[in-house]
Amino acid sequence: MLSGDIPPNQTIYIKNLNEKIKKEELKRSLYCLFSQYGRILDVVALKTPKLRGQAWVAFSEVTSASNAVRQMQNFPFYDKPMRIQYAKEKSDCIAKADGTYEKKKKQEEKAERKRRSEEAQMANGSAPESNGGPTVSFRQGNTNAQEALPPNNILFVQNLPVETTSQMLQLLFVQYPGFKEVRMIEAKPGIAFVEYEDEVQAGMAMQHLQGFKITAQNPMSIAYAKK
DNA sequence: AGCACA
Repeated sequence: MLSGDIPPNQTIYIKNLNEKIKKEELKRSLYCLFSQYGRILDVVALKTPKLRGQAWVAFSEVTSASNAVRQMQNFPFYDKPMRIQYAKEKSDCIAKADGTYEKKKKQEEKAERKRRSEEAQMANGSAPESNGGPTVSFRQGNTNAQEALPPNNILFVQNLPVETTSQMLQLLFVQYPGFKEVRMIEAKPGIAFVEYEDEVQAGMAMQHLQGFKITAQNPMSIAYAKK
């Protein structure tokens, strides 16, 4: 299998990311791109020599991770196809939530102590190293884990009030880069298609407008259109 | 290519 023999994990490991992108932007974009598959608990990206070009996205559900691994495999992101696998280890944010964290930390400390005592025996000094940075968490609208379609530059919008016009929708969707057009069908009130230049831009618009209410009774439901 | 989170 493409993803190797790593067992399913709530967290996905992404590599072949564009290393020129700044860490905070990268995390933000990954969050936007992947939140269509479910609730994201954390996005981790480091720019250390060993870890640049890679990231971890932790979902609240394994099924979200599975959909993401399948559907976003090789997705062109900042001009490079993403390579996605399940993470090898459980994310700390998940271990903390399920109570496994303390135990894990103890094991690591034990290993660390052992390593240090071995180093001491060899009588060499090593400089402490620091890395990483602050973790930013985002909060945004939806928690849609509905059956996810693969990315498409065209969005399918449902649950609109019947009196919605394409001009009204255009006002909303044109705010997001790459907007091309809104199409509505006379015979089918309440739905619309919105086209963007590419899938990433469509995904961003979907993320931001998901659940937007034109009237109180009509939170819009946005998905990628079927191909 | 590369699996971390302090």
